[in-house]
Amino acid sequence: MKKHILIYGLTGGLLIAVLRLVEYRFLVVEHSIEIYGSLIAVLFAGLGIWLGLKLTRKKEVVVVKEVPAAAAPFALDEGRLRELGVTRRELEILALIASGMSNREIGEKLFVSENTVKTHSSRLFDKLGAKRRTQAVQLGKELGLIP
Amino acid sequence: MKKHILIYGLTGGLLIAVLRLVEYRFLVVEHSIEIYGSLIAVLFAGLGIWLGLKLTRKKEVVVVKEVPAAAAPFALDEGRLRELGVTRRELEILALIASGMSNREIGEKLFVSENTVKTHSSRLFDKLGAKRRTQAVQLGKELGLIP
DNA sequence: AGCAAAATCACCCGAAAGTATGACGACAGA
DNA sequence: TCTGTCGTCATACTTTCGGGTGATTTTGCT
Repeated sequence: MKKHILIYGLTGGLLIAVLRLVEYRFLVVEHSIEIYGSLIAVLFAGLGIWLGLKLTRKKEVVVVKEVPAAAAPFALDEGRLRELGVTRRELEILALIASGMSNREIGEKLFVSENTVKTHSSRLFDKLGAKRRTQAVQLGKELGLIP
Repeated sequence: MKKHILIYGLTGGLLIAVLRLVEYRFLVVEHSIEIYGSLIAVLFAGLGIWLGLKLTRKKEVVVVKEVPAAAAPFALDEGRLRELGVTRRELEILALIASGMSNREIGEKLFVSENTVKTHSSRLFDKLGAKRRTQAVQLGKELGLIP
C-alpha cells in the first residue's frame, strides 16, 4: 500500500512540474485553462481507475460448491454399545453376520465352535431385540453399531 | 454501463461550469493554477477510483466444500436388474428380507403363502449367487438393488 | 389368440438358525 | 478372596431356511 501512495504522490508532483513548464507556453492561448484542467482530469481519472482496480483486486466472491462427500467414515457408537450391554465379541459376530457368513463360517474364522457363535448371537439378539439375524443386522445399522 | 458514462460526462461538464465561475475569483491570486489543478486532480482521482471500483468485475473464487451428502437418494439399478434377471417380485422380497422379516411375515404382508415367498427367495438367491438371506442382502446392497 | 415369462402354491427333506439350560475357566474390580 | 462379567462349549429341542420338483394361474406382448 505504501508503494501506491508513493507512486500517487510522485505522479502528482511530477505533473505539477510538467504543468509549470507547459503553463508558460499555453497560458497565453485562449481557453488554455480548460485544456489544462482536462489534462489533469484525464490523467488523474486514469490514475484513479488504476488505483481502484488495484484496491479491489482482492475482493473475491466466495462461491461455496457443495459436493457429495464420498463416504461417511462411520464411527462406532460406543455409548450405544454400553447402553445395550453389547460386548466386543458380540459386536464382532454381528459384523460377520452382516457380511453374510453362516454360524459355522464365523466359528471357523474366529477359531471357536459353532455353538459358541450361537450363544453369542443369541445373547446379541436378546440385547438388540431381534428375532432373526437379518433383523439384527438391520437394527445394528440403525443403532450405529455397524456401517 | 451507459449510466456510468452519463454520470461521468455530466460531472465533467458541471465541473467546467463551476470552474468558470470560480476562475474569475482566484485567477488573480498567485498560485491559483496549482489549487485549480489540485482540485480537478482530487475530484477526478476520486471519480476514477469510484469508477475503477465499479468496473472491477469481482473475481469468483470457487471453494469446493465437502459436505456429508445429506442422503444418497438411491436409484435402483434397473440395468443390473435385467442383467441378473431379477424380477420385480423378487426385488420386493429382497427388500423385505433386508428389513429383517421372516418368510412367514413377508407372505402375510404380501398376501401370499410362505411357500411362494420361499420359491421367490430361492430363485433370487440363485440369481445373486447367495447361499443365505443375509448374504443376499449384502450382495443386493453392493449391486445397487436395495438402499 | 397364443406364447413366454412371471407369479402363485404345495410337499418333502435336510441344513441352518435360534432357544433353553447348564457348565467351566479367566480376569477385573471391590 | 469373593463376585460379576465375559468368553467358551455342549446338549437337546424347535423353528426357520433353502433346495428340489412339479403344477396351475396371471400377465405382458405379439
